[in-house]
Amino acid sequence: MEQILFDFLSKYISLSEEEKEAIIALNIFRHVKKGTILLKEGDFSNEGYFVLKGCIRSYYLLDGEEKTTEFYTEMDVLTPNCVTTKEPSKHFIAATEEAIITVSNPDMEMEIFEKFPKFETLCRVLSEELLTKQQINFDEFRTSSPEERYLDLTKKRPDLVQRVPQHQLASYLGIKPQSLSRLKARIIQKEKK
Amino acid sequence: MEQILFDFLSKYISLSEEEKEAIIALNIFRHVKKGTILLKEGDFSNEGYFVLKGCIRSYYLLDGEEKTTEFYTEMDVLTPNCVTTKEPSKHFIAATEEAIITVSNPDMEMEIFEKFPKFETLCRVLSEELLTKQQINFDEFRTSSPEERYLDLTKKRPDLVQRVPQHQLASYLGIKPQSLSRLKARIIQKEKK
DNA sequence: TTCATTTGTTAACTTAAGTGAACGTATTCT
DNA sequence: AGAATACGTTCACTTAAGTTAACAAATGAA
Repeated sequence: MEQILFDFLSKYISLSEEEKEAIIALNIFRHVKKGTILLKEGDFSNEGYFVLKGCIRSYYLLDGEEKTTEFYTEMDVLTPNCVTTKEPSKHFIAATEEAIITVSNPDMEMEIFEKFPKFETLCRVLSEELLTKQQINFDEFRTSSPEERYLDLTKKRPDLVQRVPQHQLASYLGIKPQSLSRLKARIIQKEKK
Repeated sequence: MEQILFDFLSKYISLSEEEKEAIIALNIFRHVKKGTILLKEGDFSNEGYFVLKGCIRSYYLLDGEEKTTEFYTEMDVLTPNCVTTKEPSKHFIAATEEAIITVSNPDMEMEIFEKFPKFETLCRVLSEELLTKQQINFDEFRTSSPEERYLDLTKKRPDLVQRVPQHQLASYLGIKPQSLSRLKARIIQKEKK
């Protein structure tokens, strides 16, 4: 379990045994069952997550409707907005599947940063990288139609289209479930020709 | 001019005279005329920008059409995707208005980080904050219609709606210029009732 | 197992965005 | 100044998404 995390971190920095032990000592691994809600609207939380296995979803509840904004799967980092804004959360975070995750908070970060400054460099680089990835994602979303977004998703995250409920996928694509069904039917029609 | 930058930085960290001088010594301020292209598709650049005055726009050229993805105005930070991805740029960056900006690169950052480690903390915090802001923006875009996005923009960045060409604004909202015109006419009709 | 809820799909109808064209009005260029 | 280009809006028409409703299948709970 730790190994998955270390493999991820080693893409950015090399870890000494001492550093690995310091991470393990933090006792951050957690098992969550399908449906577990990690964060509710209104909560003040400062927990950040890293997904080792399974799928975590972030969504808003608007007019009684769930609006899914992101799916976090294997090797994804998730810092809820409220951790940064220090305001009550406006969205929910829940496990769509049984998952293994790590849970951390700014105090733990501080502790580690002081002992091992290179972890701060890691976090800076990681968050710059995340920012860029998200930027690119947003740009693609902005410049394409729902159909293009769906086709794109089947290429980039084919697993997601399979493992996730379709109505959650629809709001992730910015449309209604009925429109997603129709859109899929349309694509199949086109393929037949 | 430097004062604008220092005021911005002082929201995050306090600066000693020594540190201020180190920043000035970097000679990062630049004046750019309206229409100046700072980054072209295909370029390998590692320049990051901070807007002191004016407006900088990021856009893609798809099928001969400009797709605007962001406007950067006073106090906005801009790190082009290619700086992080280390691949040729897929988008353009240009001044929509005459602007005063700062220009920096990773080497300069490294130099400053080594002399003054707290600048790395600043950059980490700043990029975490940017990530969260962008997340919220993206979430709102995903969960709302073009009309809602437009109304939202008139509230959050009323200056932008005034100072920016409408066809650029349209693609920023994810629609065609004709649709933006129609949408605005529709809103005025509703207001009359 | 049965009953209720959730989920996914289809259909008919409404609403809004895309498209292509026209037209007046800036802007820019020479 | 005059020509050319770019810009913003309007219109008619097409296409796709929103809405409401119905229904079947899958899932969960009693």
